[in-house]
Formats: sequence, C-alpha cells, structure tokens
Amino acid sequence: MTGRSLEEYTAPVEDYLKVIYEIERASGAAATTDIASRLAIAPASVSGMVRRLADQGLVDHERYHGVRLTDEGRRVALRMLRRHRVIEAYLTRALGYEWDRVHDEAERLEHAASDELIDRMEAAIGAPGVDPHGAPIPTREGQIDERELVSLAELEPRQMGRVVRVSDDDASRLRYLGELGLVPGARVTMLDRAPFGGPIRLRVRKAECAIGPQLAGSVWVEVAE
Amino acid sequence: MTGRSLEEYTAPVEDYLKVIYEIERASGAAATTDIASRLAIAPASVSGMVRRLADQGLVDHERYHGVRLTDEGRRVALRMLRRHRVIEAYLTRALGYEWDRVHDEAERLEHAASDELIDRMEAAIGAPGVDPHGAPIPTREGQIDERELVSLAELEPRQMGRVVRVSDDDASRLRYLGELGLVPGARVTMLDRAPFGGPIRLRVRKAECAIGPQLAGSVWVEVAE
DNA sequence: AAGCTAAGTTAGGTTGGCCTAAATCATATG
DNA sequence: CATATGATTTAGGCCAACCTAACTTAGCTT
Repeated sequence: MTGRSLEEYTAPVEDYLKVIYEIERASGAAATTDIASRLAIAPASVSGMVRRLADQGLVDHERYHGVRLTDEGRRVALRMLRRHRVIEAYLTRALGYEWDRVHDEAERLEHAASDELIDRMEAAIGAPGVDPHGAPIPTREGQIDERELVSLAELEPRQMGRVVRVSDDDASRLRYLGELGLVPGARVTMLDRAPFGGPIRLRVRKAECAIGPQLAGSVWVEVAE
Repeated sequence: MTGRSLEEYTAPVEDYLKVIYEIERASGAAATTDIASRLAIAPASVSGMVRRLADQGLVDHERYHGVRLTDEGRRVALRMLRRHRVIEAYLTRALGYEWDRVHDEAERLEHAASDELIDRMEAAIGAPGVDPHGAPIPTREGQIDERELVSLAELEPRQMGRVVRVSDDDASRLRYLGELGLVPGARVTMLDRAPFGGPIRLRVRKAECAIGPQLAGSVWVEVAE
C-alpha cells in the first residue's frame, strides 16, 4: 500500500501543506505563528486547520510544539511545489511572461491544473528542471533536489560563486534583482561587507553594486572554490 | 460610469452566471430547476443563490418566474465563456489535447486564470475565434457571435450544410462524433429521417451514417442553399 | 371553479474556513 | 523560583454554499 489515494484536497489545505513543507525545510518543525504569517491569517485559524490536517493524516501535531508533514502530507506538498514551478516555468518560456509576474498567476493555477496538464506543460518547454527563479522542480514521483545553498549574505569577502536561485515571492524585489543582474547563472564575487548587517558590495558581471543584507539573504549561490 | 468594478466573484457565482447565460439564450429566462439540473445541485440551493446574485445586482429575479442577467451579470458570464473557450482552444492547439478532454480542464482553469493569461493564450494560437467544438469566443470587450444555428435534427431531407458547432459537455459523445466525422467544417447532406424522433441518415464526407435524434440535436450546421 | 401537479421557496441544518477575545502553556529572566 | 511574555489553543461567531423536508404558488385540466 503506497497510499496512492487520488484524494482531492481544497485549495486552503494545499496552501497549508506547501508552506508547512517550506518552513519545515528551514526550521525542522512548523510553528503556528510561522504558518499564520506566511498565509496572512490569524494564528487561531491555523490551530483549527491544523487539527483538520492531523485528522486527515496529513500532518503530525504535537500540541504547543508545531507540526510536521506525514509522508502523505509531504507527497501533496511536493505535488503543489511541482505544479507551482512548472507553471512558472511554462508562463515565462511559452507565453512570454516576465519572471516577476508569474508567481501570483501560478499561485491560483496550481490548484486548478490537472497532473496531466502539468506534465504536458513541462514537456512542452523541455523539462528544464528549475523554475525561472532557480528553484528545483520536483519530479512526477516527488523527487526533488534538496541541496543546501549558501546565501549571498553568508559569503566571505573574495569568495566567488554562481547565482543558483532567488526568492520569488516579491515582484518588486525580483525586478530590482533583475536590474542588478542577480539572476540564476550570474557569476558574483563578494568584495566586502560592513559589519552587523550593513550593506554588502559585490561584483556582478563586471559591474559593482551594493545591496542590503535582507536582499542578500534572498539570493543563493553555489560557491566556486 | 461603465461598471468597471474589478470585483471578484467566487467560482460558484461564476458558474451560475455562465449557465444562466446559456439557458437565457435558449429559453428567454432561466428557471430554477434548469439552473439546478445544469449545475447538478438541488433546486432549493439555487433559490438561495439566486437571492444572493440578485442582491449583488447580477440578475433580476421575478419570484416564481425565473431570472435574467443584468448587464453586469452578462458581462461576467461572457468573460467566463471567453475564458472557457480560449482555454479549450489553447489546450488543443498548443498542448496537444484531444477535443474530448479539454472541457473538464477548462472548467477548473477558467476560475483561476487572469485576463492577461487568457489574452496571451489567445494570441499564442492566433486568435482563432472559435473553440475546438466550434463555439464562438467572445472578445475581450464582450462581443460574441450570437447567430442562430440549425441543428441536424431540424434539417430536411436533401438539404446540405456544413457543421459549425457541436455540444462539448460530454466526452464520450464527442469521441463518437469525431469517429463519424461530424466535426466543425465537415459537409453533411441529410438523406432521410424516420418520423417521430427516429434515426436520421446522413452523408458525411462520402460515407453514410445514421444517428439518433438526441445526437443530431447536439450538432449545429450552416445550411447551404 | 376546484383541485392537482410541477415548480419554486422557506425553514432549518451542515461543513469548511475564517475571525476576535479570552484562556492556557512554555520558557526565559530577575 | 516566581513571574512576565509570547506562543498556542479554546470558545464562540460569521459567512458562503450546499443539503433535505415541508410548504406555497402557478398554471393547467376537468
């Protein structure tokens, strides 16, 4: 029994599972308030939903100590991540969308698209493996590249690297990163950093620029030795 | 004031308006039970929703005498029709879907797609003007070809015509029509018809076939004189 | 004109998913 | 170790959209 139930879940449930997956990757277990702030709803509402998710066997909940996805919950979360990222990739490659406009569209479509549509979209653009912001696309079978990356904020002076991924959830930030050339594939060299969260200077494609620590934290690189 | 409100409507509301539009085209006013059967819900539920639609100014309701769309209601309905048909056309032309598989996918996507996405899809396939089943696609501005068509069931013996449109809401019927060659563009000649709803014999692309009256009622033609 | 039937509506209930306000728990700190 | 603080849960509501059962209306038919 591989739990192949073709159960359908509501859009809110799918959204909860997706953010729980992301928080869990970063922090081990997903806390109520973290989920609430990511979904922009009240913490009390999360408590209620968490009970329903636990009843359905999608999460394990230890009272007052956050939730973790069950295998089934993770399966659903990865399917949503796959959908979201395939849609983003398709919109940019096949329909001419800019990379800062695809997130919201994908956020709605991911709940309506069938697995078949996702597979066809993926095939139509040559199964790129990553979305327009460099995030890995899980396979149909739920495999995903979970390599840990280093953010620009963690880079030491004189270290060089290649931008692999940027955070996709803020359109204006994406536009700014695009202007700076901080896009997946770009080579960067850390020049220097002010102490205690000050600005960071770097060289990006032969130009120099300075960015704040918050922005630096939403760009991840692969360090070249 | 052109009623440009960018209001959002729920998926159920959009579905109600769409079927009310279609029933109204055929019967003048949309009766509660007609709406209920098209949406596969109980008539009592329709009464409840109709009140809400009337409160929002989307329909005019005369108690015990059905509903009609207001201008705003018609605007929303035509936008949904446009979305549905552009999506169907896009799925067949850009993603290789068969014409009998697009309806359900479109039924879900039409509530999630932005106007911009619909416009881009339409442009990407060259703005065909009709969906894969021959139904006209409303323009962005809500213009639609509302020509009255003649169904095969109404054709007289020896009359000839060209198939313009077929009903899209049943996949198995579509597959059968496809096998017979009764697809938009096909030339047909009525041979003879049994009286009182008996089978109808016709010639379709040099072959002869007989179909029942119910099937004949879901194929519309343009009569050649 | 009475009465029958089908169509439509009302009444009352359920569920999911959200809310605010009021407890309760965990934990760090004085 | 007592307590303040922040995180979490409970209690109690609300709303959209559905349901069934019971009632009302419209529109014949006889």
